[in-house]
Amino acid sequence: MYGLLDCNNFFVSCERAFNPSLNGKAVGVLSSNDGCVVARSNELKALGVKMGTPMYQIKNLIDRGEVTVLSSNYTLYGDMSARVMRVLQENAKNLEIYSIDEAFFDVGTNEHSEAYVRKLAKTVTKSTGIPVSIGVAETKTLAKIANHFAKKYKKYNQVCLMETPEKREKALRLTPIGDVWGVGRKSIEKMRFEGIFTAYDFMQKNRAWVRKNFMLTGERVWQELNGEPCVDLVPKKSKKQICTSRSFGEMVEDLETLSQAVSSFASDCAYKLRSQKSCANAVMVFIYTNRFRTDLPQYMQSKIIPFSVATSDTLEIVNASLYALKKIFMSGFKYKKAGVVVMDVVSESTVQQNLFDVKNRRKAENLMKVIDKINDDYRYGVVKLAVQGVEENWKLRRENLSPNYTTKLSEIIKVKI
DNA sequence: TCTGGGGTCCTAGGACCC
DNA sequence: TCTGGGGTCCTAGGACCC
Repeated sequence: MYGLLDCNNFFVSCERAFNPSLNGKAVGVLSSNDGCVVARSNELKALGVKMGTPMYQIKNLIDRGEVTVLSSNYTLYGDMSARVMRVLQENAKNLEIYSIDEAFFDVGTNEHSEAYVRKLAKTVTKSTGIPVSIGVAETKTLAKIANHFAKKYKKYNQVCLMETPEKREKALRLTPIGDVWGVGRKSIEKMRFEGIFTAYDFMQKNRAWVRKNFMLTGERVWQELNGEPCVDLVPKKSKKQICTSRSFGEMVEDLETLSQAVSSFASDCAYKLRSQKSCANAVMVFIYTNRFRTDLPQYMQSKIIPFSVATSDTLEIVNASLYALKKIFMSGFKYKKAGVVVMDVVSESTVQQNLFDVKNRRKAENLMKVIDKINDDYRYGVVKLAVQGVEENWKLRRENLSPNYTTKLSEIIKVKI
């Protein structure tokens, strides 16, 4: 049996863990630039505010004090996530960290399963302050559905085991097809056309028909709903590509400012590469204008630069990115977003040396180690390249940011006695 | 005025080869 | 105007996820 633990309203719960005055209130966490709502407390969901709602649409609720919004603080959430996963690692078998707030694990099959998962949920919440839900079923897709029930219905008290065919059928009849893991917007339309409205409707279809109409992905969902596992637990692999991109607080027109942003993104990608002990074989840079501003001329372009030898060197990745940027930059457009993607990522240890490589790699590696050490010990970004600029004109808006309670000494919570 | 960011997997179709 | 049939490899883009 597969278990799925999911943190309830994760970003909001992280904020609440350090600011209990948010408990019981309608709270939302915003995307970068304070653009739209990406996490909601139950109270905010109850007000009918949907995931992804732009902030300006709930401006009046905020002004009236009915809703509290916070800028996203990924440093805090990343650290809280690591705490949750650490507790799980110690108490669950074959853990697969699926996302920042979710993990699958092996529950086994015996009559003590329920007591075990209930205790697990309690342990996680007690040691981290984050409320969680656990769903257990024969496949990961079914465990997701069980988890959904655990969250939605109070009577389950945060844990739902869907271990018998009767319980499964009952649950699938109550599950809209769009709520099933792997069924997205496009498929929903098609399913509706075919008269499929619930997970149960889909499960009842003939396998060959499913394969023909919904391809491999659809067939897998079908198998999983029928209790046949085909998406196995996979230990966390290192990433195949790493992307750093941002929308700008204000639109950018000049190459100079774009260069600062792109070199910062490139530098960030290089750091992420080194943190997971890998190197990239290519880097891609992309720039976009604001697609919502239909009144303005639109432009989007990207360019890939391959490396002769896979690298994680900041200088090399920044240089290649700036070269790519110069190639695609066109003046006369107002740019809203840019990003850097390092691609074809391989493990550091497998990098082949190129006979004709003239660069002194050892020296570059040592320099990077020193920079990482300083940035890790003090504050990320203390040491950076001159080309990244000091003013950072492209910076984001983050007007409602909470302190870094767990990762920055100066912002640690103070207890008054 | 304001509308996120970071990923994975699959497929179709082009290029190329025999 | 006619212009095979298959195979492989690569890439762009779609779909989906949180």
